[in-house]
Amino acid sequence: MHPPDFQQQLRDVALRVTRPRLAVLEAVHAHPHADTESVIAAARALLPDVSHQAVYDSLHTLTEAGLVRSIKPAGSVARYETRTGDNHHHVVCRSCGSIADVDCAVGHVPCLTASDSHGFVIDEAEVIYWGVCPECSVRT
Amino acid sequence: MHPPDFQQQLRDVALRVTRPRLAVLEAVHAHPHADTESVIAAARALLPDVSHQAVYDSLHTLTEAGLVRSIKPAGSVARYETRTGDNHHHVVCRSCGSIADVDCAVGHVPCLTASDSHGFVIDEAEVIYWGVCPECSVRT
DNA sequence: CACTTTTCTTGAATGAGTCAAGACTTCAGT
DNA sequence: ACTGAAGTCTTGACTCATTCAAGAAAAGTG
Repeated sequence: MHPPDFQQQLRDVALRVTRPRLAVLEAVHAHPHADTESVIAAARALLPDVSHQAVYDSLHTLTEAGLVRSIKPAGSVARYETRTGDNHHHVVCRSCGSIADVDCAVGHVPCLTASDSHGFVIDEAEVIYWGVCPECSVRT
Repeated sequence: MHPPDFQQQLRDVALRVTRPRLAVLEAVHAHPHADTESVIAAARALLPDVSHQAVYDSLHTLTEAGLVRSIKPAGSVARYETRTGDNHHHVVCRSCGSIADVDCAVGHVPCLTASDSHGFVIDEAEVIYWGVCPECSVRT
């Protein structure tokens, strides 16, 4: 039983509703910041025989459609989340790689207006904060 | 003939001065935002027989020492630059992948103070602007 | 219900980056 | 300068996330 939301989300962006896509959407929604392997595992919990290829494909399609967002901090594999379009950013732990969401300090869209954009037409600013998470800093 | 600066830079951070490291430093300095393959090629122009392994190793060491900085935009391989410590950011073209430097719009350190850092001790904010470069937007 | 298009499965390939062991430099101290 | 210990480099093999390709299956349309 999939909450109908996901089906609707797919239809809203003119994508076909397929079981792999529903499984991937639900998996990503349930495990924010999960890497691809975890998404595959979570998707298989809902739909045991999905191929990893279908998951990769779904993730790409959903990312293009804007239903999921992928982040790829240096030194980490790709990670996905369903929180999109609200201009939030991420803190990444240098030690264990864990990720947490962060709303921007500045109330409005941060740094979206680069001083000199060299003629680039900018449509998105991606911010990654690097640091050490509470758990890792304890056992220093 | 290497400008002595690079040797001094290495000594300043207590690293041994080796020919591969000098070649890599100079290569990165001469080709900002170059990917690893280009760095290897440029380093070999100065020191024909460096192994790719030595380049990778030097890049890691130099990165840790803070002499070079690596950036890894999603969908791209690792890239390196020697401009460090001045808190500048990057614009990446979604179409051709080219990269340009951008000083932050806000005069001071941007967004370094996340609103709620979840207990993370943050030491760096990395900003990537996504957009389309002038050349790519011309031929739309 | 049959058709067309898009998506999924299977299986193999790609390639940036890593690992390991031995040979070789670098550099502090004699 | 020379020597030795510590740190680096070379060589070559290997990992594993991600991609490619071709046929089979399913989704949506009239």
